[in-house]
Amino acid sequence: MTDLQDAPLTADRLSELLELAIHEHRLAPGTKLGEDELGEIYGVSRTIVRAALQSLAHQRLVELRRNKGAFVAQPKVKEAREVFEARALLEPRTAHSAALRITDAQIAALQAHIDAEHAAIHKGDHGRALYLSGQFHIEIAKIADQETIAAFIQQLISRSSLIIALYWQRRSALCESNAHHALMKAFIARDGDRAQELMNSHLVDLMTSLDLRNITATPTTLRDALVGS
Amino acid sequence: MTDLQDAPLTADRLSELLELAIHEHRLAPGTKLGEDELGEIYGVSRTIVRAALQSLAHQRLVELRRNKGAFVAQPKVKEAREVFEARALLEPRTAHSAALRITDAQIAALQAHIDAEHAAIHKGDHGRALYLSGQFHIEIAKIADQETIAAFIQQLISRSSLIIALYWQRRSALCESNAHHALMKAFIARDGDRAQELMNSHLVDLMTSLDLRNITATPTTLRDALVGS
DNA sequence: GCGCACAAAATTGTATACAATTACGAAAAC
DNA sequence: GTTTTCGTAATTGTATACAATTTTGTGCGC
Repeated sequence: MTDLQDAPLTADRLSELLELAIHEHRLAPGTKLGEDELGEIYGVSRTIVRAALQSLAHQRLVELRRNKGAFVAQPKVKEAREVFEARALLEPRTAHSAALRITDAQIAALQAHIDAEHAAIHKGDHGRALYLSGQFHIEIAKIADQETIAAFIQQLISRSSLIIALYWQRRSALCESNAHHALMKAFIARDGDRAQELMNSHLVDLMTSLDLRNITATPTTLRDALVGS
Repeated sequence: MTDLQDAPLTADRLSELLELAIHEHRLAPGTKLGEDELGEIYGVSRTIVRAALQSLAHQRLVELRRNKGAFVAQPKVKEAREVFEARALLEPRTAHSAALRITDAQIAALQAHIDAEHAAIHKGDHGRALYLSGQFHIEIAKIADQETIAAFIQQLISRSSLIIALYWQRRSALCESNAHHALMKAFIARDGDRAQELMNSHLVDLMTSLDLRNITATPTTLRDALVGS
């Protein structure tokens, strides 16, 4: 059973699909993204594929090497540090704002989000869980009603996903859901200061759980990764 | 005397040229950027033009309306506030870092930059002066050795230029060079705290010098704006 | 004169054709 | 056996052709 809604796939939609695949660790850092190959897989021309790849390159998820092609980015250690330093600058204050502005409906939605995270972890779908845990941060930025900052955070989250793919060391399954749960409680209490502090330590925890020394890249084959997205 | 180096103009280079034109207020917010027209002006095909416009759209300097074309962005009041709030989150801490890391050579370069600003103001070239005053902030981010944050700041500076074009009220010529000079002194003293505080008040000053109520857009004609860039 | 309908022109969206560059592999030289 | 060279294949870069959509302008009816 294929897609019922077989609309002709725009460049934006394609870049979303690829971003999701990267975010869920189905596409490993360093994987070559050939234009013809992607075009065949998704049934679009290279024009569309190139636009999508350019878009991803702007988000630093893809590296374009002239006359060589597009590759899933492999952030260096320095870049990894920079990404988390930028997050440390943006997210705690944003969480503070969000805690003061959050509505009951948004609390419910956020709780549902956490539940979905737990469900994914329980099902063993680590890729999905990782994606959802990233989306949690983006939701907070949206609740803070800061679209500009939210866009930055979204990019940083995606890049963090690449960084995790490269530098993650712990194999613990429970990941970081406890931190999200603690944040929820601060939101429910509308405690801005506490939310800010929790977000800050959450980010520190995340970064210290990385091994920012060596790189271990293992490129993927496209079709294996993108089947059924 | 035309260009000696008549290399065939890449999409990246074209987007830089357009960004500069926007930054120097030669291209007003709302101006339509027709693909054929730009292609003729710069002697490239629409393929290149489209790639450049997409790039600018990612930086929020251009708005792409489907089947309508590309237009120089017209940030709403809310977006204007958001841009300055994001800058307030990023730039003071970055200035702090920069003050602690800056080398003598970088101090000299920064001072030369300020001199160039003054020269532009003195010549009455307000567009150039505005561009240089923006670059000053970007240089600081680079001195802080934070490429990721520098990229965000660069985008925010460009968008600020659009915001200034739309909402600037004062007609004072001396602009803000004093603030930059004060920052320089803090850098020379390697006083991180003072640099951070100065940057913060500088941004507050900038924002309060805007009239974030009404919009006054006056689109430009392309050829008038882009001749001799 | 005003408004609507429809046709023509212009503009953007997409696919494809061709050029330029790179990657690969076989054969020759050492 | 290893390395170099060169020709072919594959891939990316760019321009152009065609389709879809919007805009513009004309003429008709009222």
